[in-house]
Amino acid sequence: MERFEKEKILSDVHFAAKRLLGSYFVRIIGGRKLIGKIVETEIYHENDPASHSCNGRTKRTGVMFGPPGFSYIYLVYGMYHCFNIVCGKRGEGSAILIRALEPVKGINIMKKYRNTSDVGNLTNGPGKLCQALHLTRRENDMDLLNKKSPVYLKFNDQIPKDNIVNVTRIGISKAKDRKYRFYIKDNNFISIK
DNA sequence: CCGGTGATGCCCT
DNA sequence: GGGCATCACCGGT
Repeated sequence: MERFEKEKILSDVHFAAKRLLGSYFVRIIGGRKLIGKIVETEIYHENDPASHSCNGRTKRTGVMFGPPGFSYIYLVYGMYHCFNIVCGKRGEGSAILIRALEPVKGINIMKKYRNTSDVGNLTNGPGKLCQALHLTRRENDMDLLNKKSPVYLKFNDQIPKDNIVNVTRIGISKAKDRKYRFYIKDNNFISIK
């Protein structure tokens, strides 16, 4: 897939949240390759009270207003990180939070980073997957559409609509009623059923 | 199996 | 200074 095609997919955050399900997230670290399949996503955008971008561009959220396909990683609760894929056209503050991955490759390394041997508990949450893939603010603002990046996306075929569940988001206090969360039906690595 | 809670740093008002 | 896009642990059922 050409770069412009990927950018086009990501330029619509509502479409991308569904389209990215089933695609692969690749993390190169220490010469090793860790791979997870995206199984759960959430939409955040500038007309959304729950989004960091809702009050416009700041030092932290500037990345969200940049071109689609870059990483937006921030620290939450003082100790965990959350990984997002910047979406929307340049100048639009939107992103997709990756809430869960299905471990595909490098599982033993993920276990070390997570300090557990339970495969089902490696990447089933936004903070957990950042630990498993060792994603921190050092990996903020990286080009996810470039295979030379230490973090990048590998697009896969679209998941059939019938296999996608659409519900409200998790762990927020504002705009709780918006159905901005998507996950692959019957997948074992969803953060919360 | 649950619901409650503490940890802990930083962003933005 | 208030409030987090979280997680692991603890105690009561």
